[in-house]
Amino acid sequence: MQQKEGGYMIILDYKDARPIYEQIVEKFKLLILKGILQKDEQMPSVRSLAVELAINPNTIQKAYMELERQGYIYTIKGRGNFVAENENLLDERREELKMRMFILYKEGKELGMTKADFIDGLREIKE
Amino acid sequence: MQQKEGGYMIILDYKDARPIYEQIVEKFKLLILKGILQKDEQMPSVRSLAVELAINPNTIQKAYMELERQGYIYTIKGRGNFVAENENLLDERREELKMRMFILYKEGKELGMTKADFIDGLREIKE
Amino acid sequence: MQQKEGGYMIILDYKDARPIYEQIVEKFKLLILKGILQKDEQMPSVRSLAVELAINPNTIQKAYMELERQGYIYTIKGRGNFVAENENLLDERREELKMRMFILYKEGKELGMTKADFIDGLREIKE
Amino acid sequence: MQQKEGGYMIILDYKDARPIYEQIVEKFKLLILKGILQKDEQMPSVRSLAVELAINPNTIQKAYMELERQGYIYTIKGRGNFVAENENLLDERREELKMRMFILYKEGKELGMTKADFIDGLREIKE
DNA sequence: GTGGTCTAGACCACA
DNA sequence: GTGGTCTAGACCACG
Repeated sequence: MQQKEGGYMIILDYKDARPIYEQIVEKFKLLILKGILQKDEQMPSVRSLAVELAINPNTIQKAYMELERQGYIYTIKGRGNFVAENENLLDERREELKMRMFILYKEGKELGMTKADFIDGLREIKE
Repeated sequence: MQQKEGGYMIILDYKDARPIYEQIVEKFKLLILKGILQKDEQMPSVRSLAVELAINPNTIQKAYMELERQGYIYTIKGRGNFVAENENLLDERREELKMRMFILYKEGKELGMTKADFIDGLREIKE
Repeated sequence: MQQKEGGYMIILDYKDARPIYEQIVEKFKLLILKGILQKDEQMPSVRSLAVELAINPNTIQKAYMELERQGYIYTIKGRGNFVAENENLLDERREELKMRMFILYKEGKELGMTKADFIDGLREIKE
Repeated sequence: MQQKEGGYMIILDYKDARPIYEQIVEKFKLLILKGILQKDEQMPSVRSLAVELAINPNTIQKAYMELERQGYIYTIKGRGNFVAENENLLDERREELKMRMFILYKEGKELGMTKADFIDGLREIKE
């Protein structure tokens, strides 16, 4: 498949303040959670992705290490990196989002905003 | 007031990953928005605050610069730093919060969450 | 016996961090020590096992080399690999286990644990 | 204190198969758990330790990152690394040791060893 | 001064 | 071919 061989799914934003490896981690997490990368599918090799993104292999290495640590991929030495099970991960991620919204809400409360203000804000979103 | 001169309102959390100057900025922004520090009131001097928090004066300097840049305080050379008007700031801040909630919502939508999920999440908050 | 020729006794766990050849060594050591593979019985050929496990023959070769080095099998050129005597091996293995327990105990002692703690830990095991 | 300034507490074993950064992590974990390094005490700086051990700063960096990830230290950018609270860590570590002994026991059971064999083995330890 | 990120290039074990 | 570790050296943000 062209789409999975050629110049594909990861795009770096050098204006972004976050480190490159973190952007890569984030992008792959989404690809996995959305099911675009499926269970046991092979990740691009460290070296090939490094060439493709025109960055150092160490940077990819670091990103993959982080992804493995967070349970998104697993590594087989000499073979490559592969997508892990993602059942629980999706739920965890949703919980995390709710938690972040809670923090946002607390911030707002300090500034005199109410629950209703937030709910209205959400309702106003059209798209 | 003693309370505003002596050992007061800013508490640093060194375990926090954010840089110290950023924590200071954040704390002062809240104090100003909540009206605890009022318009034209003098900010603690760079030196005194540095001593009080036992940190480098450069760090305070950087925090004040940032506060000035964001319009929370104004500087009079040779006199000190003073709290600026905060009417518009509060509204801006609320808008910013709504924007951040919108971003959160977009993230959630990518993971299959709906507006209702978020609204439910908000409603569930007791405190 | 079919069971010893066809799809049999070795199952690989790719999620396991250990290299594949090491897993194979470990599995065969157990099969031999438990007497499931008996003295002078022929081991599956390198090629057939490689096909069966769908891995590189080099990996099987490496595993067999290691098994021979540790005295679990012997090789006859042009004929194949065969299970070695296992009398002493079982005792050696038990000694090795005791040694590893001793190391574990030393680690624990450094952290303030006593012999009694370990013995209690063992006693608590139900199954 | 000489002991804490000069050539001190970490000794590398180049014959050890484990990577250097892992040895460093292990050594510091012990120093912290044993209370030799106390809460909020400053760790040697990345660069100074690199010089002292005659290895690359990146290697120390990696070790410290791992220690932080496991909760043994915390980092303040621009200031240094500091020893974290270690209350829970000690208990966790003891639990981990018991778990490892349980695994050892299961291995032994497969080879016909009994609980009694292990307990006897422990009792025989003199030192 | 401190830690954090990144590059370029090397060597090793594993398959 | 794969990933994992390490070195040497650079640049940045923070204090």
